[in-house]
Amino acid sequence: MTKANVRKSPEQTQQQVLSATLQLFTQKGYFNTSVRDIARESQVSIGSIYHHFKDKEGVASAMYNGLLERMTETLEDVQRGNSSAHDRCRAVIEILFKVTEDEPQVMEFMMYSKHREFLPDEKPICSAQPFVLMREMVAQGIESGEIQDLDLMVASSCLYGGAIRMITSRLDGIIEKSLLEYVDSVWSCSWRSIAANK
Amino acid sequence: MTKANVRKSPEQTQQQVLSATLQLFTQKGYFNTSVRDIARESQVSIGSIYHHFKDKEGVASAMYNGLLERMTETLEDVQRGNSSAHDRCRAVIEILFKVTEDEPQVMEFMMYSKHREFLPDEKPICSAQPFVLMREMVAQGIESGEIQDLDLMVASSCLYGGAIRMITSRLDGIIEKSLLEYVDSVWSCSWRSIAANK
DNA sequence: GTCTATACGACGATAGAC
DNA sequence: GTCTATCGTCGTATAGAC
Repeated sequence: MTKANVRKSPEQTQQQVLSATLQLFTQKGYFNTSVRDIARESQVSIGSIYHHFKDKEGVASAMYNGLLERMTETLEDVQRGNSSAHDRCRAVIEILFKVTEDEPQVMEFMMYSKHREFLPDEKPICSAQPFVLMREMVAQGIESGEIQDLDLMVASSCLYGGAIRMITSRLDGIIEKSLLEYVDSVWSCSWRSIAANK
Repeated sequence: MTKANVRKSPEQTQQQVLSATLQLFTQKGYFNTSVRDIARESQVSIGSIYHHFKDKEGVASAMYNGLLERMTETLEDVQRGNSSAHDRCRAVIEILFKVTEDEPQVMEFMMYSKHREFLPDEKPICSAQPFVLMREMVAQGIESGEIQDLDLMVASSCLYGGAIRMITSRLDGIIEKSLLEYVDSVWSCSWRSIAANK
C-alpha cells in the first residue's frame, strides 16, 4: 500500500513517453521539443523520463528503432505472403500508403526527418533494414527476369520513387485525397518503368 | 581614412556569411549551428551578422530564398531552351544531377532539410517555385499528348521520383559513382513510366 | 557598418527526498 | 520507480564604443 500508490507498469510509462514524443517530434521537430514538453504531454515526470531513457537522444533512439523494427516485421510479412517480385513490391507500396493514412506521424518520422541531425550514430535511413528489404525484393525480381537487368539502385529508385514522392506530398498537405485512391495508377506507372518486356 | 578602414563591401560581407552558413547548416544542421559558429567561419562578427540579417532565422531565410531563386532561373532556362515536354523534363533531371555533383551542399539544403522546423512561415518546398515549374512541364506534356492523361501529382511523382531518390541516395553516400553516369538509364525508366503509347 | 562585452532566458541533466 | 527542485551551460540577441 505504501509503495504501489501508482498502478502504472514500467512498460506503460515508457509507452506513454514514446507516444507523446512521436506526436511532439513530428509536430515541432526534435530540437523544438524540450524534455519538459515531453514530460507535460506524457504525464510522466522529467525524473522518470531520465530514469527510463539515458537522455533526450535516448528517447529519440528508442522510438526510431522501435518504429524501424515494426516496419521491418510488416515488410517480412509482405515477403512471406507473396511469391513474385511484382506482387511483393506492389504490396509494399500499398502498405506504405496505408500507414501514411492511418498513422501519418509514424511515416513522417520514419521517412521525412533528418535523423542524422539528432542521432549522429545511426546509419542513414536508406541503409536501414526496411529499405534493404525493399531493395532485396527488387534484386530477386531482376534475378527471376521479371524486372529489367538494371543497376539495383536505379531499379529500386524508379520503382519506389514515385510512391515515396506521393507520400511526402501527402504529408506536406499538397495531396488532399487518401493515397489509397492512387495505388492503382501509381503502381501501374512504377511497374511499367522497370518491368522486363514480357 | 577614419571611416573606411575595412575594404569589404556590404554585399561581400553578406555573401561571406551566407556561404559559411550553407557549409555549416549542411554539415551539422540548423539547430546544431550557433550564430557564434557562423561568425567564426565567415570571419564576420556577431554584431555585423545581426546588423545585416534580422536574426538567425533571417540568415536561413535569405539563404533559402536565394537558392530557390537561382534554381528557378536555371529551370526557366531549361524551359526556354527546349520545346517538348520530353526534352524539358530530361534536361531538368540532368541539371539536378549536375548540381548534386557540383554543389552537393546546395542540393542537400534545398531538397533534404526540414525547412519547416526552422522556417515555419515558408511554404513546404514542393509548393515552391522550382517544383511548380517542374510540374507545369509535366502538365504541358499531358496537354500535348506526349504524356498519359494521369492525375498531375501522380504523373509528376512518377516522372521525377526516381531521379529524386537517386539524388538523396547519392547525398547519403550509398551511391558511389557520379550521378551523371546514371542519367540515361534513370531517364529511360522515368519516361517509360508515364509516356503515352506513341 | 563593424566590433566586443554582456544580459537574459531556456535547456539538458542531476540530486536527493519519498 | 517516481517525483520536485535546482545547477550549470550555452545560445540568441542587444548595447554601446569606435
